[in-house]
Amino acid sequence: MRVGVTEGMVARLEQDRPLLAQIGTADRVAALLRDNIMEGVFPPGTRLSEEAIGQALGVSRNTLREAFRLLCHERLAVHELNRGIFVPVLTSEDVVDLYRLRRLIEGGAARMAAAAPATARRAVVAAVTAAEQASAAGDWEAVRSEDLHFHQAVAALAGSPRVDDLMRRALAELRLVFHVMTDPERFHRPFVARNKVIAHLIDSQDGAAAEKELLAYLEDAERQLLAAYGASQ
Amino acid sequence: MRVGVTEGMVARLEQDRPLLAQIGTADRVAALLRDNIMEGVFPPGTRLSEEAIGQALGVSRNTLREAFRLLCHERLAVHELNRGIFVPVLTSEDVVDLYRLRRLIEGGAARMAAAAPATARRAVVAAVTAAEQASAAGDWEAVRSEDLHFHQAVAALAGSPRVDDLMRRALAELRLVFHVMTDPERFHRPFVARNKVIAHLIDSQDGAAAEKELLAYLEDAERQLLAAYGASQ
DNA sequence: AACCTACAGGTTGTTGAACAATCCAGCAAG
DNA sequence: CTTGCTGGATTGTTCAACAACCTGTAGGTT
Repeated sequence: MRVGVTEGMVARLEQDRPLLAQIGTADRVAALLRDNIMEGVFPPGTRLSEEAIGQALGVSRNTLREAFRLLCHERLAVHELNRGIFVPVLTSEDVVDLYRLRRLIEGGAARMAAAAPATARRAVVAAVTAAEQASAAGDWEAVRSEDLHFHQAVAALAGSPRVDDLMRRALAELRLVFHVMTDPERFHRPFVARNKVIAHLIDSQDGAAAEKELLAYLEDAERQLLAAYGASQ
Repeated sequence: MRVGVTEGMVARLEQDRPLLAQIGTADRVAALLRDNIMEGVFPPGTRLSEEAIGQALGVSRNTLREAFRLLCHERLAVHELNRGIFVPVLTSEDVVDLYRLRRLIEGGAARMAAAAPATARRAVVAAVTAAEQASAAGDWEAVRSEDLHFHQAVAALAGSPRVDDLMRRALAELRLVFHVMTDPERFHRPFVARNKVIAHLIDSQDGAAAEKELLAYLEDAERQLLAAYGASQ
């Protein structure tokens, strides 16, 4: 017996629809620039010349400008009229603001640990495990990367696509600052253990305790980062 | 005795620097379209033709496309490759997600009422007062506007520019949905009184109580909105 | 009648070139 | 040392063109 596609099949397909809404050249250029900015290839303060970059990537100025607009809205670039596009130089106030935002988002999300689905809680634990392995291997670049995954997973406890998006951008912005930590081991090592404690509290659905630990964590990290950041300027 | 500008004067000026970083044509076009979309001139689902709008506004396609990119990033428009720009049709899940975000942000901000500066707390009260006056005058469009101001002011208690920005965008997105409330009086009138209670709690620095009231408020509003929204589809 | 194919028309994606507006560094004059 | 000017370089904006793609339609096949 042959039948047509059912309503359920259609619903299943529609979930993957965003994957199909492919990307254009401008999006690809933006992604490329985003990586380079976050990796520190273009240090803060760099001016991103339209002509130079357009020629290097082989795209026209108009397309490049579209890509720049995207980055500007993610705050990974700043636009000054008639002066061009610059890699932002974050101030201490920006760092403070970003941590205010993180405390609000991550703290609130952690508090909802009990209500979050098990898969979301397991993702938090998985990120910590990966960080521990990277730490044991001495790969501090990977530790940093997994640390960001951890916090992304914490925010995901809120179960909100918009919060996920927001968190992604906030962490990307913070990455611009992390480069001042010339000694990643010293900065990240102590936090691996603290992440584990937080992950455990989340896994056991003790949201209140997880939030408390997390807020203390974020305040310490902010303090350390500000100290290193102020000294570097 | 004549002296040059002091360091303090320079610091004062640098604060106003963003005001100087003027706006270009693309930004102005984006602002214009943003208003029209939020006012409901372009109902959800409308396709925003590049040629039609470009001709109507007298700007070139390239400039218009820059404006579209901005709107897309604010989620006031969606871009489908090779198909164009559309006014988004929010699903019920979007509404749920937006209220999740609001509870996280506004709730967390309200909790910090005691730590917020007096000016921020007064802004909350001022918004309620304005809403009351508009309500007494029967101007329900103004009531809706002041209601949004109120929630913006609550989020501002967090004292974070990034949170302010986020809140502005979330409320703009929600406005796309509010148009289904054909009877604004019935929707908004009860909330004016509840806003007043919340504002009073914030003003008296009782953050915990304010948060509780606010969360209840948001849940009721979400429920009502979802009911009207589901029925309209 | 239902399904597939091919074609034509319209829209978007991307490029290149051009000109106006603006900024910046350097130099001259006070 | 400051002020005013000037030339070169970069960005802002527009226009025109073509390629790539989607959509609806007409016609043929089963």
